[in-house]
Amino acid sequence: MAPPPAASPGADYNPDRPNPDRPNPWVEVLVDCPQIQGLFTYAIPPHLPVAIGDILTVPFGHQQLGAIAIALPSAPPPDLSPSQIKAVIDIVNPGFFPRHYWDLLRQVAQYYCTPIMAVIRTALPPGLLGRSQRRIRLNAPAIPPDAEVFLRPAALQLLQLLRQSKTGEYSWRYLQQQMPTAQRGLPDLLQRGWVSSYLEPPSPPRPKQQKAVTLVRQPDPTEPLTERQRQLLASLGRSGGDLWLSHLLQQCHASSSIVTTLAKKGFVVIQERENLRSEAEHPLDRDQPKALSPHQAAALAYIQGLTQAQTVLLHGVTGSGKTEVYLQAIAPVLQRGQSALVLVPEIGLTPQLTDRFRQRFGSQVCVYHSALSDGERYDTWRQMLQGDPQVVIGTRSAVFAPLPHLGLVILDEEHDSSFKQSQPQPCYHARTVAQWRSQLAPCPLILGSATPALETWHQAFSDPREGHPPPSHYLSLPSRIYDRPQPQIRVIDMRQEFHCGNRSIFSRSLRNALETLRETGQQGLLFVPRRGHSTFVSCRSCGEALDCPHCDVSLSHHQPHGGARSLLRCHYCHYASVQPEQCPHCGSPYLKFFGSGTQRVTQELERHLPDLRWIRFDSDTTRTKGAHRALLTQFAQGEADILVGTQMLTKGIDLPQVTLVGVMAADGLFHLPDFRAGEQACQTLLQVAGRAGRGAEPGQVILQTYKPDHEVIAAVVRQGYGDYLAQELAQRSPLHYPPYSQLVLLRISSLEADRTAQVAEALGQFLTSRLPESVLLLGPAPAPILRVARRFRWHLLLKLCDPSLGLDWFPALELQQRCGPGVALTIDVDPLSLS
DNA sequence: AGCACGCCGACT
DNA sequence: GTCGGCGTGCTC
Ligand SMILES: [Zn+2]
Ligand SMILES: [Zn+2]
Repeated sequence: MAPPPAASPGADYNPDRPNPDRPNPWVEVLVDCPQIQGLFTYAIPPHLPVAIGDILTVPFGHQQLGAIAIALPSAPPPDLSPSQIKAVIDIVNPGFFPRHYWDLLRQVAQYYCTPIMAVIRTALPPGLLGRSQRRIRLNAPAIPPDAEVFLRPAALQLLQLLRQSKTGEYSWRYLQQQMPTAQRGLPDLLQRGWVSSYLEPPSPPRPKQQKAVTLVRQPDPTEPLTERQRQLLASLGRSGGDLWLSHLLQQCHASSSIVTTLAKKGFVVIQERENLRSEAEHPLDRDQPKALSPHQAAALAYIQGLTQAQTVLLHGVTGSGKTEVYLQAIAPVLQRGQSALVLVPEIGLTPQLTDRFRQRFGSQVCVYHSALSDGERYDTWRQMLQGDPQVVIGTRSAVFAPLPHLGLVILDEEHDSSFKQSQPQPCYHARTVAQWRSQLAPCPLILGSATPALETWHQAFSDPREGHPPPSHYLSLPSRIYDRPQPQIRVIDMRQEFHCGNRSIFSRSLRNALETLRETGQQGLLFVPRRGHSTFVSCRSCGEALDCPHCDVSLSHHQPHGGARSLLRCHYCHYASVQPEQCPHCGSPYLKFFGSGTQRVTQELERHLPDLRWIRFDSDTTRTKGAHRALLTQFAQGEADILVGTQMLTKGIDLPQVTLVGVMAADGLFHLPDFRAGEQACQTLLQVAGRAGRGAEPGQVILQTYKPDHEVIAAVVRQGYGDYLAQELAQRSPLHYPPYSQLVLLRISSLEADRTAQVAEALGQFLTSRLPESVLLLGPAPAPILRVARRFRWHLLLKLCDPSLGLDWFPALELQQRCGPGVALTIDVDPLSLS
């Protein structure tokens, strides 16, 4: 490496005539504080090669924040005096982002009415945008023994609090939380020098630096080298001439002094290098591309013929081999030196799936999801930036994976609701963002599902209007692989069963089918639709249910392990408490515990079919980490005959030995107060039915219902999903529901009931004055569950009857400003759920 | 968002 | 008078 150029002592620093070697010494940044609009100018210290797109740490007010370098202006703003300009503290991450990456983020910000900084936050791995922390440290030697005498109460209390700390210090945040009067007590202690205050700088993840050894010269036999040295060089040569120092030493059982000597003699070089290790990969046996059915082959041929941005809807019935099409579509992408992005539902990211990709593509596969540690996520992210051809498999947020040469994007199970973010803004849908990525890259986008979302369907079959939305191409895989039949679906009218004197929750047909299961050694699933899905506790004396103290919902109880007292939990805010001795309303000690739907089913199984072995598979039994997977493995290994579960059963269970699927009461899916209820019910039933008969043995589905005439049931029986969607579309059109309109849900919440309602009202009034003609405002209305996690929630719903209008008129910023402190506003564009 | 500064009522 | 509360405005 060339030595740094020597500074010429005579050269005066002259801002008017910039040094050609160094670009302008100022940088305009966006600070990590979405509330603050606009750019801030900083000086670039000579030792930092700041470039546009870099992630920086800058001083801001009394703290240090993350920031993004946006521009390198030739001069600072004229209204800013040079003394006001502070210097950049550090470069956290050099920003060699792929072309169009910022365009993508801007597009997300604009469409979802979200400050660009909030979008950047979601796109970057967590922790990269750090901020400083103010900490207060005790200065013990300076404090006299009779300190108490001098101090007023607030200061004394603070001092005593600090004395509790093992390290003699606490973060200022923590102190303020512990005692509200901390603010008052601090100046006194600071003045006396008994405590000091300091800024702990942000600590973003750094790539792990490791020593690497590279062979630069082969020794010839005459060279005076020891045996150990020769061995080591030979070993290094066998490994391709390049190894991590630690690996080399381990391999040769040598000490580092040998390597140092070899470096001195000029045989090897030792360098510090980034070690971006992804998770430990056990090598898998490679598999070969499988033979395709004619439909698969046709779909693949179409996809491989694409050279431009193009959305493809791959509508493949359950068991039709979509994954094999994905795999074979990806292979040529990698061969061209490009990368592929595969997005899967949260629950679908199983070892089963990733192994399938690894078997085909080996170490070119990497997984990116929220369960990785911050460090692992950062390493993976950095690795993606390097641009080697690879397959990234991830959940929703992986749609922002910074892959420079993107050749293909796939959304598997594209109808899945986990692709939509609803919590912090931006409330983006990965499918929508993926379409933009596909256009910017440009590259094809495959949306795969057995039950495509109505929006996706509409896009594939509606008249292509002027580019908005981009029409997509429809590909169908209408039959299962190896010509396996679709499961036979039987609808059982439970009213009929009742008339015939069967009061059990199992129809005679289902009961028979369950009994045969034991004889044939096959397995079954029992699906319990969620409706009164969770447990609750109520008082036998006064009838009141035990409620969450922070939410307007009742608490669920969970089966104690080992006879301990029952644990009560809130599903909304994660409040937990031990079951009380008495009713908190009337003091009665007699409490009744109501079981969940799945619990009731397993109880009935015990009673009527005691020989059947079952596993309960619901949010209760899969709560702990890894339980989900463990239960599935148990089931797959035949440790039970039946899996009894809720919604979870519909996702990603691909077990060949399952031949029976029973739906306990489909009706629980219909009457939800949501315009998407029908669509979702149909998707759920088709998906769960599709779990049957995936192996050599044909499957059967027994669908119990009190409404056998319901249109959803009819569609499921006919396997006529497309017809159902056409029908649903016809219904939505006159009502101005999506996709014939665009919805925007404003969620307003705060800790105070009245204030929330007032702000909602005020925002509604303000919006009314700004409403374009084709836009309707509904509300304000309290959320279906008014209070969650101590916050009161109100909604405003905008209905854009002309979806091509867009949201350029929408005054997001002004609304945000009108909320005032303590009131949170979330703007959810295209909400999936209105609750 | 933090964190200053500054203005006002109610307690020593 | 000062203690303690909160509203307003700034951060390169
Ligand atoms: Zn009671
Ligand atoms: Zn709660």
